[in-house]
Amino acid sequence: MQPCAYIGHGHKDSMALRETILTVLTRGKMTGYEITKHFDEVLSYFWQASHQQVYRELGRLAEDGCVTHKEVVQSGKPNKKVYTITKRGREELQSWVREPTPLAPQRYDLLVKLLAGTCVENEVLLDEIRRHKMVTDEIRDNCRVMQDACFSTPLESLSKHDQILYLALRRGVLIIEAQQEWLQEVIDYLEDGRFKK
Amino acid sequence: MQPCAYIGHGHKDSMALRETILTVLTRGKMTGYEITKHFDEVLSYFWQASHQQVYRELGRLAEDGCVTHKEVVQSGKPNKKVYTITKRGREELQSWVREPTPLAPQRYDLLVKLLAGTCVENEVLLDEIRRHKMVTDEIRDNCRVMQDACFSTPLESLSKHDQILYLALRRGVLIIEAQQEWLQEVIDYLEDGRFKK
DNA sequence: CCCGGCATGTAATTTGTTACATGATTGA
DNA sequence: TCAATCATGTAACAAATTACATGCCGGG
Repeated sequence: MQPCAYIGHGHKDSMALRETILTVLTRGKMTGYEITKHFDEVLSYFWQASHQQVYRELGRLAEDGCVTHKEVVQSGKPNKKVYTITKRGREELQSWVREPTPLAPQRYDLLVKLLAGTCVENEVLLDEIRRHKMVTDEIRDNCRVMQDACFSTPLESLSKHDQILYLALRRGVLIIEAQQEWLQEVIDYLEDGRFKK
Repeated sequence: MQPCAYIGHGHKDSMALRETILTVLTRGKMTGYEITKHFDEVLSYFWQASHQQVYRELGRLAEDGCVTHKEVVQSGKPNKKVYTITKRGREELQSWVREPTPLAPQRYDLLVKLLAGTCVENEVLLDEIRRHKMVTDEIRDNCRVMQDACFSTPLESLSKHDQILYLALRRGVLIIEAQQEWLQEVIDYLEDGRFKK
């Protein structure tokens, strides 16, 4: 089998966590906590980051003058730092958007399991694949429900931001459907050693 | 938009590089260099690793007694270490295959770029998306050619190992086609602000 | 009264990337 | 002769994960 070019290992640039945070901040001032919430909610479909990552990156962004923060004293609660993106931050974000992004490398351990699969009974592998299929079923349903529920109004009337979120959801559905088709083919193959396609 | 459950951040276990190397070694004794070659060739479709990672992990595997190595003196070339998987290594691999794998987290910076997109002209974004589409076109063609060329014989007559590689290729094709459909929808959207679906 | 959510972080560890280093062989 | 490939690594750094830590508030 030939090597898969295009997906290289050595990628510099990227560092998209930094730029993702800047992107979130273009929507308005926010605390580290709120940014993290964003990662747990809307952004979770195409980016994940823990609060530790967010705080560290905010520290670096502040050092580099891409964000500023104001400490807000709160009664009862610990103080919070509200971050604002600076002109410099916007410039950095802009030039990141302008320069080409490399394709993301793929790592898929289910395939490694299949390759290693001869060391366990077929049923064990099948169970694992079926489990993945069930989880993917749920995700797909979840995506579809969200498409129907949140975006029942004509798409053109949504804000630009929501239109992008719709596209994110749409991508989720398409990729997951492909993934599911593949999982089903693997199940068929493992069940009777035949290929459907 | 609701959070995407299922794709969590905190994943322990995984550590599939270790297990991928063990899997490769079940096919026969190999040097670190040969394992790296494997990562550059067949495995590149679903796993990538640099030679530095491979050497480091081999060191750890040897420490833990999962592999042994024999130094082979070569004339003209530097000596090489031929690694063999041990009983212990096979056991560890087996229990890894047995325990469930979490779904891989997704990070997709093109979507971040779309979200941040309001800060640049539409044409800049379009160029980037079109570029991605062209690269994906190439990958898809490449996958298809390989399917036709390498697997023209009846699939059932292939070795189990090659059947798995076929499945890997098949997954590549399915996922990439979905990705392409999505990229086309994004292009349509950016070109005239309309949604086709 | 305990638990979960708010809100902030530090520290340790692992994993991945980049750069540096050596030295021989083979083909253009 | 020059570059590429074989073959092996070390070192430094960046990024991601896990665990630890604090302290207040509100609800069951």
